[in-house]
Amino acid sequence: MIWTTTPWTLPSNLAVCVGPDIEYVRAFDPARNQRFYIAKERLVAYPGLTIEALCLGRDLVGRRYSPLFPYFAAEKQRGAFVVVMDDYVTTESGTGLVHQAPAFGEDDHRVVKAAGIEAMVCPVTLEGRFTDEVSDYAGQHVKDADSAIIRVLKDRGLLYRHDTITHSYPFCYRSDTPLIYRAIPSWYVRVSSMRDKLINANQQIHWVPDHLQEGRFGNWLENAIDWAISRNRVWGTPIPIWINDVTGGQRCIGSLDELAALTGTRLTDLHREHVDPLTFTLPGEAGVYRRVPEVLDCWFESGSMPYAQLHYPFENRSLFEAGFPAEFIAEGLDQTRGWFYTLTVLAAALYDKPAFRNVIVNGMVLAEDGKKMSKRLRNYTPPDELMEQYGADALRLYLITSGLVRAEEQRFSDSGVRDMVRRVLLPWYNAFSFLRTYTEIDGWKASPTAAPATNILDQWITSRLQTLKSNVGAEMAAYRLYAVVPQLLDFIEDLTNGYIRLNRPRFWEEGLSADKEAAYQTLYGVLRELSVIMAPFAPFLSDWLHRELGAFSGFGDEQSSVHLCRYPLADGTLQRPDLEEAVALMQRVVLLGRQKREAEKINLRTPLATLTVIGERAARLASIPELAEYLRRELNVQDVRFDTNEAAWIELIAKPNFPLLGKRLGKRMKEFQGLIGGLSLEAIRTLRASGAVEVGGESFSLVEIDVQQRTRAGANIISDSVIAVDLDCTLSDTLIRGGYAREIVRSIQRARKASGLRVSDRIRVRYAAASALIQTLDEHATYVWSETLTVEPSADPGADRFVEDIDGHRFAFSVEKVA
RNA sequence: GGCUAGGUAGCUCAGCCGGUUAGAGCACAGUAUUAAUAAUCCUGGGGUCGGGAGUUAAAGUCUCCCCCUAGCUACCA
Repeated sequence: MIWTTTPWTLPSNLAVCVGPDIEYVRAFDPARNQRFYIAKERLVAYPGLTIEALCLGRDLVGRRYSPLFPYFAAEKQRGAFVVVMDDYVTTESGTGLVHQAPAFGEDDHRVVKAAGIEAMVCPVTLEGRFTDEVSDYAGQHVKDADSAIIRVLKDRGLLYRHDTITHSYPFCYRSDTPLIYRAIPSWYVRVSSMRDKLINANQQIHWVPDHLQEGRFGNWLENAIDWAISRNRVWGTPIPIWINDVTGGQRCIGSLDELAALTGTRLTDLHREHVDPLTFTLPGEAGVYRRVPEVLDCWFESGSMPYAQLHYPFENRSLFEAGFPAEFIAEGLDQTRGWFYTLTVLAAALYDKPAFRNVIVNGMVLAEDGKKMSKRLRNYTPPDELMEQYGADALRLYLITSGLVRAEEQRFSDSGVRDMVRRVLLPWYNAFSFLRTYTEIDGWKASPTAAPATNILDQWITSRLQTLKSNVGAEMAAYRLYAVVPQLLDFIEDLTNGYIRLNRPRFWEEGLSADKEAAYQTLYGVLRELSVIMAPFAPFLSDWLHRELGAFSGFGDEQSSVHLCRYPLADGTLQRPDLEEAVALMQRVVLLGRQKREAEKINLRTPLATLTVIGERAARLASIPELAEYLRRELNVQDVRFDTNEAAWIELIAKPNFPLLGKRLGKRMKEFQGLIGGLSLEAIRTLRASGAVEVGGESFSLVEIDVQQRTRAGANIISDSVIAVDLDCTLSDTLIRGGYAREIVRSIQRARKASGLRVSDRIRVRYAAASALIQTLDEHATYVWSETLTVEPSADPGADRFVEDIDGHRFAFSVEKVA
């Protein structure tokens, strides 16, 4: 007794399959007076049966039976209607005896072939209708015939039980109509015989991310099956195989020449309608050669790309050989079984090589709601709108900064794209805009042979640029695109909020001094080179900036496009790690100073007397004396001091370097964590001085113990884990008036701007000021009037165009341009 | 069902060959600064690192089980 969910396959039944080691019983159903075999374990589903005999599946093999339907009774001559066995039979459902229709199931086909049965019937058309062979249902759709078949079996007493079960069935995703499994003759590439070549080729590919090599792709290759390479459809590349209609001889045609030689017709168009009519005969052989009707699987063409794009081997032999395998490709994760695979199959089969050396696998882009992007749901902003609003550069930067470039999926967010405009493109553009504003005033042109920088910040940003090139180069060489943009962000931050901010006075200076020229030259050089570095990541803005900057130079050796430039390499001789470290320390000190001011509620315009940088690392900052001036200005202090004698201010804390010592000490780690944490100041000093210290019978080096610092309780200083500062926040009248002076300057500058004056316009200021401010103006006259480009200041009790309140003191004034 | 990845702040994500107090940006709140200004700085609140068990002197990080998401794949008469 067999069980099926597809009654329409029953007319095509050719065998019954049992499990060799499954126990079967010969059962008798007294109610129906019927006798049949059934798996013992399935008896639970069929109560009321009497067991007459027991046997194993293998004992049943070879038994013959009469087919349910007469249509293919003749197939008995070719071995049909016999019991076969296979391990795929289970006893989880059904009867343990499986109906075999080899045209409508992969397992059925395999099992029947393996049993040596030659019979093969497929009485269903490609449209899913029965052929004339099944005379009773000819022309009927198979699914429509199900009920008629069931009725016939019932009438003939051959139906034991009829149930309705629901199970999933494949549907066409386009037409939403049910699909059936049906055998069709196909052409195969015997990939299974060259697995070793595929695996060997894969060993030579650098995957990003690397887990794909052994993981998803590696597993796929290990289990590679033969490639069904033909398709039965109208459009596609004709498979170039001709078969003799009498002798069955086969010829695979390898070129137009070969085809012309055989057929006498030279084609220029290889579409089917031109190829299919061509036939040929061979001397001494009966019959006509005609092309097979199938076309190629389109994935065959994707895999042929390296050869087809160059029309190799018919042309471009040397070009092909020079470029194969390709250095680099990139595609989506879903191509593991698509393009990556077909490229590898063809390259391994043809040349025993991979088709590409490096591959970046992109993850799938999801909509912001975490679902797949869907045209129907419109759960995304159309790309053209996005590019219109933020630009293609911003989109590109956003995409390559994400996990997408290492096969991770990403929820796409428009705000992430906007963020790239804000954090990368705008500051970068603003830096250029800043340079242009000032160089235009001075009519400055870049020089092709700039002298080495002498200014310390020029040297610093130049060094930072080399470090950037070196880091970007390393990440690019390893195809880690996602690690590049963070480096660019850091650099742009240093350029705009470090270099330009600290150098503004040099650019504001009047006239064109050597120092100002050096500043221009440095900023110009950095921006110029940055535009080349950025070219692969922000191709449009970098090209635009490169052209704009090219126009600044007085010399004419410029490439017409940034994309034709050589990619810049780091110049190690310009790198100064000591300087980069010192500036990084300075930036920390500035942050700490601002925090202190904020805590004390003293704004930055009020000068303070003394800043003291404390700690051993203060020496590294002090070693570059020029930086003190920047500190003085950034924190508006009159004096900057360094004190490496930190004991009075801070306490040192020794902490074990866990990753290092954990390996060395193992279980004793906890014990030593306490010992090291409790080290005396003397011991820490010893460690710093001699490079080693002994604790608990073990000697530790400076790298094994990390010395950090913490503000000593009661000390009025502020610190992070690296450096500490003392900012003297005592205010005097003098200091307060110094603050007023800056407030006055600020007020006048705002008024200049509000009046629409140019940066370089000279002005006349009339003012009416409270007495405290009068004193300020007396003391700080030079500063206030020169800073605001005021050539004619005068007291005027009636002035009231602008009125400001400075710490409770009235300052009223007017500004006008001097003709 | 199988394989391969992923699940960390309200959101998007870093961190993970085990390591100190888990970070960034956005958003929110509060400051500061400003002749690059529709720019920028700083501070703050905010986390059961999907859940559970285990290994370890130490787990977001390693192991096992489970849940969820995605890609690929196989789909049982």
